[in-house]
Amino acid sequence: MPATYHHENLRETLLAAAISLIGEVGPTAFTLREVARRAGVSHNAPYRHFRSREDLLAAVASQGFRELAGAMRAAGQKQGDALDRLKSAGLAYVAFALRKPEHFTVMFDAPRSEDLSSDAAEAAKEAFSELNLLVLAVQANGHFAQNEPQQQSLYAWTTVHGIAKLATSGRLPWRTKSGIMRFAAFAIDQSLAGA
Amino acid sequence: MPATYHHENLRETLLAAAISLIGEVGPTAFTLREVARRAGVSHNAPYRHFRSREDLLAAVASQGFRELAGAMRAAGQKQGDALDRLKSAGLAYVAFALRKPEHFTVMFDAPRSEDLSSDAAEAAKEAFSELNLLVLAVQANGHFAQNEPQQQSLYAWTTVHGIAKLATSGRLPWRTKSGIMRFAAFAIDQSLAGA
DNA sequence: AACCTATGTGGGCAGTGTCAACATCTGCTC
DNA sequence: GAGCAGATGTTGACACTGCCCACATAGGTT
Repeated sequence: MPATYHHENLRETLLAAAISLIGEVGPTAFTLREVARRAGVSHNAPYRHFRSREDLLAAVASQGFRELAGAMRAAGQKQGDALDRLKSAGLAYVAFALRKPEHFTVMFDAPRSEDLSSDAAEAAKEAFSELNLLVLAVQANGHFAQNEPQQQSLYAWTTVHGIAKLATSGRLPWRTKSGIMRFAAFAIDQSLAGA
Repeated sequence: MPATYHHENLRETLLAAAISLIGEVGPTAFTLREVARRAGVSHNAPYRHFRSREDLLAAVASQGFRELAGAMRAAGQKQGDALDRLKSAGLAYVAFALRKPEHFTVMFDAPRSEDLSSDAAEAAKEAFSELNLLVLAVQANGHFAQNEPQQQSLYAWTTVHGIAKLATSGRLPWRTKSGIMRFAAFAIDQSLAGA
């Protein structure tokens, strides 16, 4: 009955179906067979494109890390001094989490980080290195303690990650994205007040 | 073959088995039947003590929130000025996450927060109110901006939560608890440097 | 002693991830 | 063009899961 026996680009279709399913039921209740059903293929078709359920999730995570890295890079290139650009990138991190909560959840919750495909691991490193560069620029500008660049970078990461994580798990009291973003701006400013 | 047909306190045994299983395979791969097996009872015995798999996880989360609240309360009662006590409580948050990573993961990852039992939800509120009190004390001491107490409290929460979350998911570069705690002290100091 | 309720058992069902065998399509070689 | 090879999709199967049912047993109450 299918016009084309070959789906022609099942991989993308499966990824999209997976993301929407995760959005509905979460990454735990997420099911390979349901993804196949939504893509209109047999329950085993996904195995031609992903080695396992975990592997599909890892692909979602990869995609998320790449988009996150891009969003931070873009935000970090806006005009302003180094500190402003670091703040922009931090806001972009939170904004990404709010815009793609399914991705964000899979990226940081689902599997043990070592289980991520090397592809996802590389994408994650890439995203973090964006933040790293911006922190180094801030330090070069004379802000921050001049030592411990690694700790400063990780501090920046933990700050935005905490906001994003609590926001996406629905534990912050604001119900609108803009409310949360306003709080994020407040928190990020506060976190850099000593710089 | 059992000396006692009745296990006499299966509920605690099941909770302990569940926690250790979660520690081994994570809350996703965690299985009710395996818990029953480890407790030496039939696959259906857990249903006499927990309504569902979710309900068991919620019980683990409750237990975690209660212990977390206690640890923060204890840390917040140490000597020192209000700011020191807030820092101590923050460190206690991170220390709890490192000491009971299984609990911490279940508390914040596993289900949608609304799915937690009302018991767990109450325990979570209790834990957060510990932090809240300490922040108010800091403000009363003249630190912080005097407005926005809610934002300040949530900021404190997001700060320690980000550290704890990245630490428990193995994304911080330190391999020892003391290394992570040293970083946590640095980050918490930094986050309050503007106060 | 008889019963009632809490607790534990065994069997069953639909649904899952994954494997193996088979079918069909597409592109390349002659 | 004919035919083959590999990639892609399908069907069937297996062990396992969460949860439901009916039944068995224990301990305490009357």
